[in-house]
Order: sequence, then structure tokens, then C-alpha cells
Amino acid sequence: MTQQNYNPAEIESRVQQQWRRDDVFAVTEDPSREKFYCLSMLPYPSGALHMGHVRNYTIGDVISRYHRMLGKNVLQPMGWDAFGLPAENAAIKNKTAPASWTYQNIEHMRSQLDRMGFGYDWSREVTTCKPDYYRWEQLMFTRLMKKGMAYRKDAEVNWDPVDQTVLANEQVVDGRGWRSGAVVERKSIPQWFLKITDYAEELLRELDALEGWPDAVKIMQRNWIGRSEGCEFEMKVCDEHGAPHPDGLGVRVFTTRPDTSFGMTYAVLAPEHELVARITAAEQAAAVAAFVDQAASASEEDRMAEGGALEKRGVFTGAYLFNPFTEKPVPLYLADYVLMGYGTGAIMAVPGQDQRDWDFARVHDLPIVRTVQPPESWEGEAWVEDGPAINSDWLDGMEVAQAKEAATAWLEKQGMGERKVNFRLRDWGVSRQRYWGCPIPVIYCPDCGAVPVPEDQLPVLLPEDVEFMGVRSPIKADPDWRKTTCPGCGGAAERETDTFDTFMESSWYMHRYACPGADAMVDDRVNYWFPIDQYVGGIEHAILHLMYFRFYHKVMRDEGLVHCDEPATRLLCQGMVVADTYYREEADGSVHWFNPADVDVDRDEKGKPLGATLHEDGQPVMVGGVEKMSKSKNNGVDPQSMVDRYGADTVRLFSVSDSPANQSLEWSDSGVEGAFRYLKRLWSQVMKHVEAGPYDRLDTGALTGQQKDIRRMLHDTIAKVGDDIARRYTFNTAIAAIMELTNHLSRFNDDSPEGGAVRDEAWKGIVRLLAPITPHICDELWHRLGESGPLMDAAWPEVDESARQRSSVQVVVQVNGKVRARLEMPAGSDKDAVKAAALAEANVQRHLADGAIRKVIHIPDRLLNIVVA
RNA sequence: GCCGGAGUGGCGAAAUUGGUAGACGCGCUGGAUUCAAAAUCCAGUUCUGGCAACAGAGUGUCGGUUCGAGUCCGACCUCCGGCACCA
Repeated sequence: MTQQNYNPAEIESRVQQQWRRDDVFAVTEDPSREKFYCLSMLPYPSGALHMGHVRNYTIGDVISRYHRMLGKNVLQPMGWDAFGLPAENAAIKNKTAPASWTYQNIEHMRSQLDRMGFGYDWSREVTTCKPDYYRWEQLMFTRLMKKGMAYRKDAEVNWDPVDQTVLANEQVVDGRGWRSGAVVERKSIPQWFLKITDYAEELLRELDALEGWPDAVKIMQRNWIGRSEGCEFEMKVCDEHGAPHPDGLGVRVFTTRPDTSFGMTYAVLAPEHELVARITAAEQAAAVAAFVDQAASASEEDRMAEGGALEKRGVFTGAYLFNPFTEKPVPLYLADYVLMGYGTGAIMAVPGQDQRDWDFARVHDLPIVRTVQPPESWEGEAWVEDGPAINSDWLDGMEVAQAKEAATAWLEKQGMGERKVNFRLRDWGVSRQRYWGCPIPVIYCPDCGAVPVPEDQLPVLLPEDVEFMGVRSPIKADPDWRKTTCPGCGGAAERETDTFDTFMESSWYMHRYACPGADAMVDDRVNYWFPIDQYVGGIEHAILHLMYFRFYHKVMRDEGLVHCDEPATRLLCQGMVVADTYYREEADGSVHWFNPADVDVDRDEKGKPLGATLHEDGQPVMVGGVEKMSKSKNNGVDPQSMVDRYGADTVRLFSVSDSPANQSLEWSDSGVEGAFRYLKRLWSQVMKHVEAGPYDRLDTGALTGQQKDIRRMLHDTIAKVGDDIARRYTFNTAIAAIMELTNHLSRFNDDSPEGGAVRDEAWKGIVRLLAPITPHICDELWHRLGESGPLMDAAWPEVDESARQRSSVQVVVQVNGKVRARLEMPAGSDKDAVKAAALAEANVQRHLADGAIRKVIHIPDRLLNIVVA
């Protein structure tokens, strides 16, 4: 035996050296070729690659390499989402500056990505914390300021009263600051916003055209934008007898159900509503003040999440609103299920037709009047569906749509209100009170106000060489950095010390990839590459990032920078990487988590897990279930150690072989072993084949049945793999089909010249089908099979439709829906032929017994169902 | 609480448009090879009954539509993602 064993380390290093030497992943714009822009979400440089990265980038690389083999001009770039909170935390912990920590991580992670064999054009690398990147973001912001698209207003933040700092939501644990432990306060400070709401209508409308996006993402975005058509109208504040408020105050409410106005039995203001103080009656003042206080301390999400407490959380103001429909006063409450950020911050409450209003009314003993007729048996709940209006005077008998129209028209005629479209979507707050971010390019002048930094003074540089102690941003602490002169009047002025939300950087990095080195935000090269043909990233970005980047793209379009309306035509959201967890509870009640690598699992004779023991001491540990890989549960598997042990091809193969790309992947050491075993088998079998060669050219004219079977399976597999990779994203089934073909091929012991030629065709097919997934071993085998040139530029195998035709098929025979026989029939047999063959089967006869045949259903080439009485 | 997703053998999963439930892999069992082991190769493996042929049950729970439901409809349970300052 002269064949060598599979040696991934040696093969991968050699193949990767070649790629580097020939710079094979660098691409240029070439209008004569079809382009394919494959983008994976850029990583935060947290220190080292984790399995989530490996999976994400393997998926992107597989898709890229597949399209490259189809002959397209493929761009696959990579970069670093380098600003953000973790760098500040690491800086405090390690007493380094966030910048140097970040740059070190980038160096390390870049080399890890290369070791995986991902085909990136590094000449296009983007590092978002570098001034040559963020300067354009600053420039864009100053333009948006001038357009009125960026504006400043007060907004709430989490305030840590001990550390005297603003906290991110993540830094608030059970209502307390994570470092100080102090109870967090809500504080209102001026912040910058981008008017994403100006684009609400377009962001919503164009979702319909995104056929290549998952429905789940589109539905979530649709609901997030939350368009609702309704009516806004004013009601006068009055007392319990209907006498108007002495100041003539009124409250504007928004409703999507003006048709139910006759059923309004109370009204509600958000606790932050501006009129609360003015309308509250003296005897209710204390209760109202206490309620407002309590509501102010909770974030919106907490307020909505209080579940059981929800219906209780409201207080009567002592004031009333005059219902113009019934011409009667209704009591006015405060409740925190009404949000100031939506509509007018005030609602008319109609418990008969709204479940939350119903719940609130029951607790506060408020009257309930149904104004839409529910079905007869309906009770104990609001009726929110269609039906004829009742108890509604002149609306009675109308269906909901008709009654809405009539009520709205009436309000308009009375001059009390008008039609209104409301969005749940709110403007994008981009200010962060942190250091490690892009400085917001604004100067505050006592005379001229907020002035954008002029273009010739950009970028506003963030100092990188700083002492970072954690509590206060270094640029806030440094009066010299802040000090400047006003570009308008030349007087003394101060810089903005807030930085941008990091979603700002991640909203346009994909545009910058398309034009490296451009002396502008982008140049016309962007229009060669855009729109992105395939975007790949985690489902956790379904709303925020994927909405912001759509918005930002449209903003860039309206600045004349890009031509298309939507930035990405196809989107794949990959699932998380999860693993088993193991733990022990210590005597003091604390929990200690053990890494799966340090635990042995005990099984019964069927392989069912019985328990687990720690490798080190042989004592049992508790099995904690399968969870997302994380530091806190100590269930992460280090990709580096896996690559060292098995090679990049095995890790790539496993990370896409065990479940579909859009579902979670359960890490399994033995699954990795299985992937490794497959590659070893592939290697040895191809080597065996090569040694028995050379082979004649395939003559498809003179093949035996078995030879035809192999060819049919090969060409079925070619068709399936292409479809699975590009359309379905089910790499797992593509790999299963390739493995199945490999298994059949290994049992195909045909030493004739034709047999060898068939086998040769099949191995060369398999090697190309696997090339996008395991590029290194396939490149090596490709050359050993006698082919020349880089495999990544070899043509994707073509499907020979004539090889796929079958002369006979298996038809299932059912009696009353239960399988009773399987028949081998000539393809295309008609119903009578199949029926005759079925009736000749003893087992079919037996189940027909003496029942009369009522019906026979025939699905050609698949199934025959005989229905008997 | 609201929005979205998932639930199928001992395990990861497959079944693409309503038509054979369990492809492929892991694990396990038996065998070959070996002084022995590892590695490798071969066979078996949803559950129950049966030597077998075969029969019955079976896709989170309960109900429905259909000749036929993992797939469609209604109600529910559990787990996961997001909820605007983690990225």
C-alpha cells in the first residue's frame, strides 16, 4: 500500500499558502461578469473566535465558494465592529486602553479566520474604530443635521447615582447598577436622534418586495413598525357633571376603533402626560403623585412585563373627559399600560372591545358596555372581532368598517378630530454617554447653539492613548479635549462628548467594503456590488440592526450615494450554537459549572444517558440541559482546539452538517469525530481509486444497470446539493446526500473499464460538491485525481438529466390509508395498471376482505389508496 | 406582557407542494481483524407482540378538516430569540 493517510494539518497549510501566494480572494469590479456579493455580519473583536462565529462564517464561505464555482465574480469581505462596551469593561479589568485591547484582539481573530480557510478579500477590511472609517459617518451626520434629519431632544437614560454615570440596559441587574449596586434612576438628558420615522412608510412597504428574506424577520419588522390607521380627536376635560374645566383644557386621544366610541366608559393618560398635574383633583393629588413616581422608576419593558400586576396599576385623577358621542363625562385615569411614546399618550378606553381595557375595568369596577354584538355564547371577555354595532345610537347595525368610517366622518365634520396614521416605530436615539465610540461631530456655542463640525475639520478624533478607569469617559473628563471654537462666530465653544450608538457603524460597513480607500463615504464602485446578494447573520439581529441598516441605506440613497432602494436581496439568519451544561451546587448554595470537555457521560446499554461524572475526581455532576454556549455556563467549546485536533475542514464540515443553517446547532464531540471519520474515509477511498487508475473517458452509451444506478444517484445528488446550498440553506441534507452517494460508491465493486470511468466521474463530482464546505481536502484530492488549476475555479458539476431518468418506480399501495404493499412498476404506469397489480397482491387482498371498493386514489408513480367500506 | 420561532427514535436530525415517518450522522448491540486494544470494516437498531411472515401503536397535548395530516385549521403546554443603551 502506497497511499498516505489523511493529514489535515499538512494539507491545509499547503493549500492556504497557495491561496495567499496567488491572492486568490482579491476581487475587482468587472461589469462584464455577473457579480455576487456575499456578506456575513462582522464580528465584535471580543478576543477569540467562538463557535457562533465559526458557524456564521462557514455558512457565508460555503455560499461564496459555491457561487464562485458557478463562475461569478464573488466579493466576500470581512471587518471588525470595533467600538463598544466590552472593550471598556476589559480595559478596566486589565488596566489597558480600550484601543490597544481591541487591536490585539483583531490581530488574533484575523489569524484564526485565516486558519479556518475563509475566502476573504482582506484588502477591503473595515475596522470601525479607525478614523478613516468613522470620519465619513461623522460627515454624513453633519449633513443629516443640516437636512433636519438629525435632531436633539430630551430622553431617558439609566442613571447610576453612586457612580454618577449612565448605564446601558445590560448593566442594570434587577434594577441596580452592576458595579455600584445602587438602585438605578431614570434621568432625562438631551440626546441626538435620527428621524427613522420619516422612512416608516417605505420601510414597511418594501418589506413586501424582499422575497429572499425569512418571513419571521419580515413579520417582526412589520409589527415593530406597527402602522395603524385610526382617528385622533379631542375631548374636553370636565367635572363629574360635565361642566368644562375652568381653563378649557382638552385631551387628544388616538384610537383605531372610533366605531366603538359609544362604549367608552373611561379614559386613560400615560403617567408622563403633560396635563397630569393640571387636571388632577386635589383629593387625588397624593395618590396620583405616588403613582407617577412609581411608574417613572421602571423602564417601559418592565412596565409591560409586570403581568399580573398590570391591571392593578392605575389611579383615578379625579377629572373626567366629555365623551362627544354619548355627551356624558367619563372618569379619567392614569395607567402605565398607556405609553407616552405612542400616539398621543392618551386613550379612550372601551372595555367591551379591548381586552386590556376590559381587565382594567374589572379591577377598577368601571362599567362595561358592548358596542359590537358578540356571538351568543361569548361572555367574560372583550369581543375584538367583527360584528354589527349595538348600543351606539346612529351607528347601530353597521359593520365595524362602515361604523369606523361613519364615526370618523362625524368627528371631522364636528371639527373635533381627523384621520391619522400612527406608527409604533420611534426615532433612533444615537447618543451614548460612553468613551469607546465614534465622537458625535457637534459643537455647542453659547450664541449659535448646536453647530455641526465643518467638513474640513473632520474627523473629530477620539484619543486612543488614554487612562481608562471605567466610571467616566476620558473625553468627558478632559476639559482640553472639549474646548474649541465655534465654527460660526469664532467664539469659545465646547464639543459634544457623547459618542454614537455602535449600530451607526454597523449600518454602513457593507457599503464601505465595496469601495476601499475611497476619498468619500463611498464611490461609484458601491453600485457595482450593491445590492448585497446574500447577507448571513444571527436571528437576534432580526429587528434592530436589520432595520437600521435598511434605513441607513435609504438615507444614503437620498444623498445620491447608492442607487438601489434595498441593501440586501437575500437574508439568512443562522441559529445559535448550543451545548450540554453540567454543574454542582456547592455547600454555600453557589453553582459551579463544568465544561463538557471535562465531563464523562454514563449510558445504559441502549446509549441512553444515565448521569455524568467529572473526569478529574470521578464524582457525579448534575446534567443541566442544552443551552447557548456561554462563559457563564462554561459550556463553550474552543474552535481553536478543535482545529488543532481535527483540522479546519472537519470543523467546517461539522458546523454545517448537523442541522439546517437557520436552526440551532447542538455541539457534539462525537459528531465532530463522525465528520472527521467521513473525511478520512473519503481520502482513503479516493486514493484507492487513484492508485487503480488511470481511467478511460466515460462512454454513457454502453452501461450496465448498476453503472446507470451510480450515475443516476450522482446526478440526483448534484441537482440536490446545488438547490440545498443556494435556495434552501440546508447544508445538512446536502451533506447527507453526498455521504449516501459515497457509501454507495464504496460498495460499487466494478473493475471493468466502464465501471472505472463511472467511478471516476462520481469521485470528481463528489470532490467538487464538497469543495465549498471542505475546500482544503477537496483541492488536494482534485489534483490527485489528475485535474489541474485551483479547485475553487473549477466549474460546478453539471446535471446530466438523461442520467436521472428511471425506468421503474416504487408505488405504495394503501388500503384505507394504511400501507399494505409496495410495488415495483414501470414509470408512468396508469391507474388501471397499478390497480390491477395491487389487487394481485395477497396482503392487499387480505385487507380488502369482502368490503366493497368505494374509491381508488392514484398519485402517479407514488401511491395508490384503495378505500373500502 | 407584546412580537417571532421551535417541539419527530436513546441523541442531532430527514420527510422541499397534504401522499411510504425516521434519509444521513452519532450512540448502542453483535461479528470480522488483533496476543490484546485503538483504528478500520461488515451487519442490526422507533416502540410493543411474533422464530418469521406480519399486526398494532407512534411526530409536545386535546379537538377538527381529509380517501390520506409531522405538514392544514382551532385551543392549550413547554423551551428559545427580540423588545429600542449588549452587539
